[in-house]
Formats: sequence, structure tokens, C-alpha cells
Amino acid sequence: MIYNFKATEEKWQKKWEEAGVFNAQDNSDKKKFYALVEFPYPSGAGMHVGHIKAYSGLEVVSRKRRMQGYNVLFPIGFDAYGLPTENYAIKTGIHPRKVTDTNIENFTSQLKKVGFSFDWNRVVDTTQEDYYKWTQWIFLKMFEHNLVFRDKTLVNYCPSCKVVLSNEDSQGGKCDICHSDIVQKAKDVWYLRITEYADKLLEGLDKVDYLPNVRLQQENWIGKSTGAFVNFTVKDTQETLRIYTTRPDTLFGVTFMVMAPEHPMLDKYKDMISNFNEVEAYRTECAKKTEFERTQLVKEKTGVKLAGFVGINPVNNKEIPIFISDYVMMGYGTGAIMAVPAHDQRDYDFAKKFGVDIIEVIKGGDMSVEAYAGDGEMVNSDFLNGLTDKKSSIARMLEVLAERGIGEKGVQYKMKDWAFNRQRYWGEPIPIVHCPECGIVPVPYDELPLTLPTVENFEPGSDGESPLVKIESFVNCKCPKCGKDAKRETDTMPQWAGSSWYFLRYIDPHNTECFADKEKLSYWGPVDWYNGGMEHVTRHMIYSRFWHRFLYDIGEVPFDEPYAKRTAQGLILGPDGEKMSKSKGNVVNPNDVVDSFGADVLRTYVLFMGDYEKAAPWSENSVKGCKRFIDRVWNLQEIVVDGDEYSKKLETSFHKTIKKVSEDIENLKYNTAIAALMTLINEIYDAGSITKAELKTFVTLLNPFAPHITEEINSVMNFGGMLANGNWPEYDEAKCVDAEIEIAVQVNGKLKARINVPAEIEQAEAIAAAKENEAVKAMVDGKTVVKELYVKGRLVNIVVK
RNA sequence: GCCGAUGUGGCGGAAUAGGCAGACGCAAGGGACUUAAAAUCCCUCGCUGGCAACAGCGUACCGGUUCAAGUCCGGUCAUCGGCACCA
Repeated sequence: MIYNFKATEEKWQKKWEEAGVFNAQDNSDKKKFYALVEFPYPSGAGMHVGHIKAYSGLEVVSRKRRMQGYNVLFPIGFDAYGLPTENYAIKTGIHPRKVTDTNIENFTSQLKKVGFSFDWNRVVDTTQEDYYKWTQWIFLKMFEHNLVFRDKTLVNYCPSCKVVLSNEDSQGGKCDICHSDIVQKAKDVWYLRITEYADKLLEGLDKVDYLPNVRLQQENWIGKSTGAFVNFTVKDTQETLRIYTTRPDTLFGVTFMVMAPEHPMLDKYKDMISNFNEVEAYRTECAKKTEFERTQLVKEKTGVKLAGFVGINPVNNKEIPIFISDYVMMGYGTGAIMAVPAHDQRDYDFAKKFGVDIIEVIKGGDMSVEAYAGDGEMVNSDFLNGLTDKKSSIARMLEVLAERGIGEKGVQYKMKDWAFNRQRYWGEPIPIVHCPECGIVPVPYDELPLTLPTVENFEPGSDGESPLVKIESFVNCKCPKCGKDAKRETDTMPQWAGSSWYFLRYIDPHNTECFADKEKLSYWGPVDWYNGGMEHVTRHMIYSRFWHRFLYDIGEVPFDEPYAKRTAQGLILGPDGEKMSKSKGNVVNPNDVVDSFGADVLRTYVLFMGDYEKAAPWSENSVKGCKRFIDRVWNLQEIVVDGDEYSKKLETSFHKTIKKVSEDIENLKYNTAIAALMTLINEIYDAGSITKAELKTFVTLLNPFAPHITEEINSVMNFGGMLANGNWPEYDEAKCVDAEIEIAVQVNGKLKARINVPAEIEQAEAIAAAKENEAVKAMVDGKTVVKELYVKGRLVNIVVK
């Protein structure tokens, strides 16, 4: 009996859709379960097997939850704004709207072919007016609450994409999209004040269940450090030069200070600095370098000593030289540091090169070789002398700083404010008007959505200006405040905007009054389980947690953390073990697998191929192995016998497997869950027959992985109903153990024999039984037994001398 | 440099809480069925020695704790990921 997977899969996909079995119910007294997967960017290349793996995890959980009686929300949508579409549109002349629609259609049909149990009534598309209206609405709310500001700054600029990039999008000095070198450029930038939420984002991590490395990466990204601000004075002025340090305990070891070349105080005192021409020259040199070059560790320290501009250490009133150097950044702390060459390697390197004194204040290192960052007894430090514990030294110093009014405790974050505009066409217009009279004016809420105009030419301007600049009908408008002629902001939002709140829209996707109904939000929120890629845990997740937390603070959502649990799947590598990429030609197309082996095989394989959280290479042969398994499942029908109970032979195996599969699915151990089902099917074929009751249980357990073939068997066998809304099987803990078990017998810790004993055997009997064994006897006889151990259900160990 | 993870057969990977290492699958070899091939079914399959029963070795490397270590502890090496002149 050949299994016709193609016809069967199409048949059941249609039946599920007709019956609406995967539609989440808004008014239900069932317990809810909200499973979220990262919605795809609908690229022209179509879906990738990586998408299939990413969605299959929670797909299995969702199908299981429905059978366990939950009301499940498992939605999908499209994160469709973005550069690749725009670039493709520029190249081909096809409008991005059209490109996007085609791609979404393609993705939809691909997803449906795999049989995912998404609720297709709730699809969101970030580029639709009824969606981005609310993206703009949230932006305006942030504006209203002073979380949006504009600043002229040196920005990371990609000359190839002609676009300003955030620090996140330009890591390593390369453009995240096209990988060209980025340059520094002065631009007007819209910022979202995410730093204001740094502490809340950090504290929120205590309330959620994220994988440990996901949590750690977010903590590192936020990068909180605690230390102190200390006010140094500048000789012959009233000026305070404020610095930030994490080591206030080393204040007596300060022998110089360093300011960032861009520090604004330099210009104020240029008349006092007799070598200001040198300062200017150094600044010009630094401005040429990108942030990336400046942060290269390997290079030698450079800098200029300021002549006539001298600092005074506030704890001992010592005069100390001040330098400028690009190893100090304007963007972190105060843009100036106190330098302690004895205990900081960077300061040490600088001091050695520029011949500055090195004063040891913590014993334990060798000042002639390198800086010492360890613990030790304080010396040369006045009131700290003799203290040996870093914590108490810092505490004592903070007390003194406070008493004398020269400093205080402080915290700093590595995270920077979020550069929020792009000079691009295919994005949400920023709803702001520039009025010559009133300045920056937000578009009124009732004028939303501010529609992205349909244009013919979406090439960016020569100077990296937005293509929208050229659309006069869009740019020219009346000021909403005073009614005079004004101009619209022409920049659009970054791709991260639409994805920052999409999970909220799934809860109420067709609402025209608000982004989502409050009652529905309280029922469905928060997301119970969010799965996606590791590459999104810092940017996307931090951004969306920030937006969500903001909405919570202004009373728009009833729960503070959006995602209760977060997991991440590992990559699927090409058959060559390398990351899949077009250029390497090692990309596997899920369509091909569905066409030649079926969706059930594809789904089973991506979960069986290895540890779900780790990367694993694609193997066509292993896919065939899963195909064999699926065919063996189909052929179970040939050995089915009547019986509405588990058979004696297989009862224990069934209970064990139900338990194993149930637990493994909850712990991302899909590979061992499938392995358990394979083991069970081997046992069934060994036994020679399967009862109807057993077959029903088997297909139910396999259903979340291979839903089509199992529905078909369920239907052919007349088991009744649809598995999609069937019941998850139960197991009896007591029946998970065989009456007779095999235990190992060791002598001196070495395996000597295996014996069969009743499962409930006591220690004494087990040891006695072990001693009966010939091989064991031979080892034990004539020797002194020192110790006898029995580990229940596992082994006996006899120690002899 | 700092932080984190990982290291098990020819391959992907299993192994509860310190208790039989290698489940399950792939590949490989042998056999059955077949005119033949595919498919399917059966057997073997960590390494070394032996016809064999069996013996010795074996979870990156070195050492330790323990009756017992893939698992715990100390050290070393390698690979991957994140952060990085962050004061």
C-alpha cells in the first residue's frame, strides 16, 4: 500500500482550513496559550529551511496544547518594510508594493504547503495602512512623552546604501545590509530615548523565563556599570571637569586626565590652551577615523598634552596634566577620565608613551611591567591606607567624596539612544511637520495614518536624502498648529519599528478604533512562549521590550513584560557544514523537500536532525531516513488488529513513550521525542501487531510532528473526529515500568554481568541474585567483600579485596 | 582582552539527579526477495588483539575526588558565539 503524500497533504490542509480548527477564539473560557514565532521578512528568495525549523518548534507545542484543551493563538505575519525590497525595486523598476505583495503571496503558499497550524485570519503586514497607522500612533505617543528627540550628530553612514545606520546596524564598521565600510557624517537624527528605560529593561529580566544566554546577551547589551562621578577642577578657572570611574578607590593614583577630542570644554578654553593649534590638528585627524578604527585595540596610543590647562585632583589637590586622546569616547561617561596608570592597562600604555608618573596605590603588581588590576592592600592613599578589601575602599572613598561635595555614586550604560530615522522610501513615514514658526510639530492623531505616497522614483537623493524629498505633494503641507505653510519630515522609520509591537496586533488585528482591545489584551497577554533566532535577542527583543514597557507605563497595555518565555533555535547549515548562502550554492529550498518527500517528512526531519538549539548540517540521506519512518507509520495499518486496549506486550512501552514525548516537547527535545516514537514503532513491528487503541495513541502522539499522515490514518481507520482537535493521550506513571528489569552487576566498578530481576526487588535480594551469577562468583570467591551497593533499578556493585 | 557555551563512533546525535557510554537515525559491509534494479526485510557495525569464548583500551588533553566520572573539582588545548580603549 503506497502512501500518496501529495494528495493526502493537500486534502487535510483544505479540511483544516474549512473547519477553522486553528482559529483562536476570543471569547473562550478555556485556558489560553499564546505561541509566537518571529514573523518573516518576505524576501524575493522565498522561504528557507531555517524558517521551517524556527516555526516547527512552537508548531508542535501549539498542536499539542490544542489537544490538551487550550485555546491557542499561533499567528503569523510579515515584516515587510526594508531595504532588500527597496533595492530590488530600484533595480527592476517594479514598485515595492508590488514586490512585497508578490513575495507575501509566495511565502503564504509555501507556509501553507508545510501544514503549519497558523491562524490565517490574523495575518499582519507591517506595510499596510491599518497596521502602520498604529506604528505611527505609538511613535507620536512617545513624542508626547518626551521620548523622541532630534540631534545633529556624527552618524554611521553607509555610502553604498545611502542611509544612516544605528550602532547596532553598523557593528564592526561594516554596514549590516551591504557590508560596505561605513563612514562618519553629520546628520539630523531622530532618537528614541531608550536609555531612559535601561534600568526597567534590566529589572524586567528577573520576571521572565529566557534562556540563560539570551538573558546574558541582553544584560551585556544594556551594559550597566556602577561607579562614581568625581569633579576635578581646572587650575586658574572656576571650571569643573567631571569624570566617571568604576574605581574611585584608586583616586590617589591619578597622575593625569584624558579628555575626548570632541569634548566641548576645549573650545570654551581655547585661549588658555597655548598649543590649541596642535589640538585642532589632532581633532581633524580623529574626525577622519570611523568609530570602528578608533576602537581598534591593537594600535598605539596617540594624544596631545594641553599646555596651560591643568587639572587638580580634588582628594589631594595635586596638579596633574590633562591630555586629549581618542581612546576616550565622548559617547560614554562624561567624555573625560581620570587616569590611573598603575592600575589600568590603557592608562599605563599611555603613561609609558608620554612619560607620565605611575603611582602605585594597590599592592600586588609589578609597576615596571604592567598595570595591576587585582586586589591588595591600599598604599599611598591617605585615609584608605591599610584597607585590603576593594569593596570597603570604594565605600570609604564614596563617603569622603560626599562629605566634601566633590563626587557621588553613579551608574552608566553602554546602550545608547536609538537612532530612529532612515533616508529611505520603503518604511513608515515619520509623522512630524517642520514649521518655520512653531518648529517641530507632531501630526495630529486623527490624521493618521500618514500615508506613504505612491511614487515612481524611489532612488535616494545624492546626499543620502530620502526619496520623499522629491515628492512635493507630500512634503508641502500646512502646520497643524498655526496653519501656515510647512514641510513634512521626509525620513522614514527603521525596519525595527513595525516588529516592535506586532505581537500586540495579532491579538486584535482588525480593530479600527485602537491597536488592540484592552479586554483581549488582558486575556491573551503576555506571549507565553516566543521562539526565534539568537541574532534577534539584542536588537529586536530589546527594542520591542522597550516599546511594550512604554505602552504599559502609559496604561495602554495591561502587562509589563511582553514575552514570558524565550527560546532560540540553532541554524541549519548547508550539507557542507557551512552557513547556507546563495553565493556558496548550498541553500536547501523547502519546496523541493515537500515536493519529493512530503511536508510531514520535512517537518519531522528539521526537528529530528539534532539538538534544536544547536546548529546542524543538512543531510539528504537523513531526510530519507525520516521518509522511511513515515512510510513505516503508514504500513502499521497492515498489522492492525481489533482491540480497544493496549496489548500486554506493548502496554509499558506505550505508557513510557507517552510520558517521554509529552515531556520532551516541553523541553525543546524534539529529536529525542521522535527517536522515542521510532523506538516504539520498532517494538510494534517486533511484536507483529498493533491494536486499534494502540494505533490511535501512536498517531495522536505523532500528529504534532506529522499531522497529515496521522489525520489520514485516523480517518481511514474510522477512529472518529479530527486529530487536530482530538485529545492528547494520558499515561499512568505506575505502568511506565516493566515488571522485570535488567540490571548491571559490577565487581570493583567494572561491568561483569547483566541479570534479570523483578523491578521492585530489595537491596539484599538484588545483591544475592548478583552473587548467583557465574561470572560474578568467579570474581568474588576467595576474596573479602568490602562493600556492596545497589542502585535501585540500575546496578549492583560488589567491592572486593 | 573580558563574558558565555561546546568538545562523545565514519557522520547527526542519545545518556534522569555521579550508576550498563554510543539510544534513535544516517553511512558502510553481508544476506533474503527480484530476470534485474528500486523499494522492502534480516544480520554486523567504537578501537585493538583473537577463529572464538574473551581480554585490553575508549567521551579533546593532564591530574584529582569516588565503590563508580561523558557527568563533579583543578589545570591545559581547541572550536563557536557575544561584548570590546565602556574608564
